[in-house]
Amino acid sequence: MEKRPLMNELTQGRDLANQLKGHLDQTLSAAQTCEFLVERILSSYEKALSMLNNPFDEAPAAADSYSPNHCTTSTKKRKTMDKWSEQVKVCSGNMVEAPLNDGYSWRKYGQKDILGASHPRAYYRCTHRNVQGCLATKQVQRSDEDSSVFEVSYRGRHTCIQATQLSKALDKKPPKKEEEEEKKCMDRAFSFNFKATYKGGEEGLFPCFSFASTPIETEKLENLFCDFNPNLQTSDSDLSDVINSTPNSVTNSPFGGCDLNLDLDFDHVDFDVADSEMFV
DNA sequence: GAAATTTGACCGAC
DNA sequence: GTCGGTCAAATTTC
Repeated sequence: MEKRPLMNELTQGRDLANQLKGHLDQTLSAAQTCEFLVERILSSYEKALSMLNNPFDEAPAAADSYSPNHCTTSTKKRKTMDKWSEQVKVCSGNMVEAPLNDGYSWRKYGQKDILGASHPRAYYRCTHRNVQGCLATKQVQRSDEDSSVFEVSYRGRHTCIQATQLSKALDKKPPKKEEEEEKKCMDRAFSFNFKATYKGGEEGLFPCFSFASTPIETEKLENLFCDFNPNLQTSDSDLSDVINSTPNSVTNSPFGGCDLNLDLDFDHVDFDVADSEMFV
């Protein structure tokens, strides 16, 4: 795997996150700038993750990390199982139960005890499946070795439109009073910390995200997420799940908290896989 | 009452 | 026949 492109993406993500942090510290009016930066950050990390997951392949375009050939056929008459288009490991860190949101709205549709696994596997599909026909699904399973680690497998590509919702949110200017409320909210939300580390897995490299959080007013924070980042559109319960850490909650991505006091720590990047040339 | 979750049953792949 | 993935009715939550 080529080291340089990966380093570039990770470095760019860090720099953009720092810029975003600066904007957040200044004023809420920089929402559009923040949105742009978040988009860039997401793009960088998606590229980086693609490189990690497909060390021998060319990195796909950021917004196209899924191959169309990998799209799920979720008709009742199941066809041959496609390969997972993406797989990540998410550490819940101090949060005992659930990992964080990945920016999409998921709805749980099943849970199964898996042979040889000490924890059941939860099945999620896109909330917009019925409305927009989005066939994306994901599976969440707690790791056997480390129960604080959730293994999240994505399948299929999101065809639903979630970004437009963010754009709409950006268009509306909140009344002054609400603005102040949101500001207070954000101040509290700043207690979030985000830490990213990498560790080698049995079959490759998986990103591992750790989170630490302090209790906040979840409802307000949910609104805040929706208003400031369309890509972070979540189901009604997502953020509450993150904070309350309910067992079967939808997982949340590092980027879900990324607009809140992002604190990337790449000192922990540690590649030690035979095929990898990277040691940071 | 609507939306989300739970859970047993069903179906296809192996 | 077993296992994993999905469906859908029942239940819970908001």
